[in-house]
Amino acid sequence: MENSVQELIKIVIVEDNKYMREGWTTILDFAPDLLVLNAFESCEEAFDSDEISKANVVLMDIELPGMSGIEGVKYLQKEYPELIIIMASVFDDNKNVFDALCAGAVGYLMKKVSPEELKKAIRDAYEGGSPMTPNIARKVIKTFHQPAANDEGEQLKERELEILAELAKGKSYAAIGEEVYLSVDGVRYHIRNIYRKLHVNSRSEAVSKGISQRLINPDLSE
Amino acid sequence: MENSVQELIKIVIVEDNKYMREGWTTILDFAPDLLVLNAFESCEEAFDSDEISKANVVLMDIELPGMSGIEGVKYLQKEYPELIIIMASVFDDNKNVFDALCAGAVGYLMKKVSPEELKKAIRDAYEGGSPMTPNIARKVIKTFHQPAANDEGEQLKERELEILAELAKGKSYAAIGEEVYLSVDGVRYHIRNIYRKLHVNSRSEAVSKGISQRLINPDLSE
DNA sequence: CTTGCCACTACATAACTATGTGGTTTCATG
DNA sequence: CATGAAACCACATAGTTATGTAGTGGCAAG
Repeated sequence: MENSVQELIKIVIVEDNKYMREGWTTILDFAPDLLVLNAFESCEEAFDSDEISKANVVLMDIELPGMSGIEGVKYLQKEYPELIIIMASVFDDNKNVFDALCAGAVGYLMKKVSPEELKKAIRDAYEGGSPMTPNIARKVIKTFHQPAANDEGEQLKERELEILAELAKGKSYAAIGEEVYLSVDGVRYHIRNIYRKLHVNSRSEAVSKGISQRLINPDLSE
Repeated sequence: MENSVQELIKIVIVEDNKYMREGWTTILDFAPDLLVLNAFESCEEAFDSDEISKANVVLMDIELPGMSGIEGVKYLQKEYPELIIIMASVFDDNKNVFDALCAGAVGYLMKKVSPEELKKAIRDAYEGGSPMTPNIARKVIKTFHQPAANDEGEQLKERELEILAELAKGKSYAAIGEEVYLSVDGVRYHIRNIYRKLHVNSRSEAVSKGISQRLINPDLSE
């Protein structure tokens, strides 16, 4: 896949601040492998343009007049699924970050990135990576970490976690029993304890809490 | 926060391959701001050592004889919550990656990283970032993306999502009916469709899939 | 040794869920 | 207008779950 011929990455910028927009354009256009097709000050303008359908990468501000960056990503994601979108913002609050990522952005940069980092980020995204400024990356990774031991005593035991995982798979008590070598009533015994500890009284609530508290891992394999 | 005085980052390496271990040690020790306290060939040795409690960053292989890297992370995470752990592996399959991250690692590198990237990754992790090789970062980000319109027509509709969310809360059909102004049988009607679209046949499986595919947001309220 | 806790087994029952089949209304389309 | 898809309501029933109550054997602490 190594290509000694320079592959030109075509970029569209959406950013309402004139200086930022022109600064970025200059920085990127200066690189021989990057080409800014056009830079717009709103989603509306960008989406109406001819350039948007020809771009490989869109660098999009989150805070925009009119259609927000988040809305913009959703639209682009639907209309041009191949398009690679990198969000940029001065803010790094969870809402903005996760909304942007959920909407389909593959990267998230703080606006203070250096010119070098900006160029690297665009190449990285184009080549299948997900550029993020370090604190953003950490925020993202943290969503995978289990919260540190709740409130003592009500921690689920190994066996209980095991059974909770089976519950999430939708197995019947009988099937779970076979899986973990217990009688149906043995399974019930543990489930009672699980419900008590999680303060729930139904299977689906238990699964829901179990996943959101990362007691069990959602199935990310498929 | 800029510190002109070099802050020394103390590192422990756990890697069973001798050449890899020595290679990394050499690379890292060569940097003036990095210090490899010690390099071990197994978790057991590392955890018994004096150095482990003094380290800032642990660089850990996933595939290890005896205690695996994943188990190792879990142990370290519990014993030394401040410790920063970066996983390294030749493999980038989802299971390894997400197990490692869920266990508490803040970064994940492919073993083929260049010396420069390795040093950068350790500094990045130490400063609050989450170093990942590009394809890993993309995998992680992809977990946030809604699956692109599966196979057409099998997308859940607004009403179905609404009801799925109620299902996750553990409400009975009757309670859901009151919530969304439907008869119990009306609720059933939608649930059937949800099950069919998600290819499940129980409430908890639906909730489980719904959360892991980000159709509904896990309850983060309490 | 006996007291208490734990993991498990056992049984009973009300409630809820999953699923099939069929009906009504509404609304867009040919 | 006829057709068909959506969205909803209805009823029936087998199967599963939630919960109470109770008993057993193991094991550790007093």
